[in-house]
Amino acid sequence: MPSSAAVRSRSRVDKFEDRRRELADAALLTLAELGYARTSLRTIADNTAFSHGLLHYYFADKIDLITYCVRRYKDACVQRYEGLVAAASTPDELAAACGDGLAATLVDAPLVHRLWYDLRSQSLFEGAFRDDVAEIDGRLQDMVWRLVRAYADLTGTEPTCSPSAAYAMFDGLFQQALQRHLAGSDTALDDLRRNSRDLLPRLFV
Amino acid sequence: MPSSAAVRSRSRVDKFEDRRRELADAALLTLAELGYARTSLRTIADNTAFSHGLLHYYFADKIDLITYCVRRYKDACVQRYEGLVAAASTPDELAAACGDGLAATLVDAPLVHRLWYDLRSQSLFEGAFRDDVAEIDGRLQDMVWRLVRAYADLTGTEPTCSPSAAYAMFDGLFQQALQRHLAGSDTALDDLRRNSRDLLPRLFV
DNA sequence: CCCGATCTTGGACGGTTGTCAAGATTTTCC
DNA sequence: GGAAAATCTTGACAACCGTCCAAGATCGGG
Repeated sequence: MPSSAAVRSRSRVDKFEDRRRELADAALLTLAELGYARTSLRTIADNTAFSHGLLHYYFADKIDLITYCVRRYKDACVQRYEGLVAAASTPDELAAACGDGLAATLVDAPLVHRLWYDLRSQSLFEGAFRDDVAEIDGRLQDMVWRLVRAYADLTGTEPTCSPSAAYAMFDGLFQQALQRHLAGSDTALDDLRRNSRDLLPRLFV
Repeated sequence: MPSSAAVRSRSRVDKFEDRRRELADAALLTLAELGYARTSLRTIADNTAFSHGLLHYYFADKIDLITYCVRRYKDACVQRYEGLVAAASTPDELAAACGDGLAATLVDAPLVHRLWYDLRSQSLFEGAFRDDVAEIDGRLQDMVWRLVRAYADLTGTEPTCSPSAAYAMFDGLFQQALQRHLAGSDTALDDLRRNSRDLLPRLFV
């Protein structure tokens, strides 16, 4: 670990953080490919140009590494979702953009979303992931609620369900679509588009 | 394994199947407690009166055992859900019974439901679970759709969404409620009741 | 150019895993 | 009651895991 006593040059810690990110990105790829249960540190290292011992130089232990991965995924994920609500001037446009956005998000990185649901399940058993998972869940819920609020503003009505309920239903649709998409269904994406578009107005009756 | 060539007495194969079930039930308990990722055959055997070697006498391998567990869980699960739709004569009664039934199901065996979501996530990585998971998913979807159909008959209207979409949204609500319930939230059950009751009529607009 | 700090390697460690087979024990049947 | 078939235990196996560490490679500032 770089000396924490006196950090002279800025480039040192930057290099350290850069390599941390580089290793975490490689780890994320492997995790998305194999899932949490059967991903080992050695397998992760095999997908990099480095040896397995190095992982313990940049990360305290396996949980520290995976937690760092999840945090990075969170940022990328929320960032990916950004701009979904932006360019819609009518309720119907917004509802359509909602379905299109979710479908595009799914097809963009299905393996990473698969990992997300895997880790969220793991967090129900392993307390170490719970906080990070809860934080990401909160961000996703906020994102969904911003969409609902935008629809409310465009229609001049008020939603008749809670933010968590709205998130739960959209998440259910997304999760099922992901499952079917990965299983080879060619109607999964269209169904997700349509079901999401239809769900939005339903939240106001 | 008992001789498959000539099965003379019926009690022989019955005994074999009985012990299989007994071991599988113990395995289900351990799996529900620890989750798929950190449950080993030795840990399962420790929760029985037998040694770890016996598991390979009754099951070909670990996947065979877990698959058998999941199949048994499926039967118990669908059976638990039965009678939900039965005693309701008005739409509002049915909607209330829907919410109450889901909440009762959740509080009845939260750990088993946690395992279900764990295994469903695993099936996205391990192809060996895929068929069984898909079959259970299908049964649950049918169950939800029977509920929707019953509501349709009581109201004289027709649902405006597909069976899979209805299942996905109810499942999303249930999964989130389970997550919050296990995290110690004391409003999770009431929220599930209300959100489920409210969702049912929404499927008809 | 050289010395110390930093980075990286590769092997070793104790522990756990799934699987298997040989032997001990129990049950069944004539 | 004794042989045969079944049930069950025990110990071993190779492979893998996360972790750690000593030693080598690399780098940067004097």
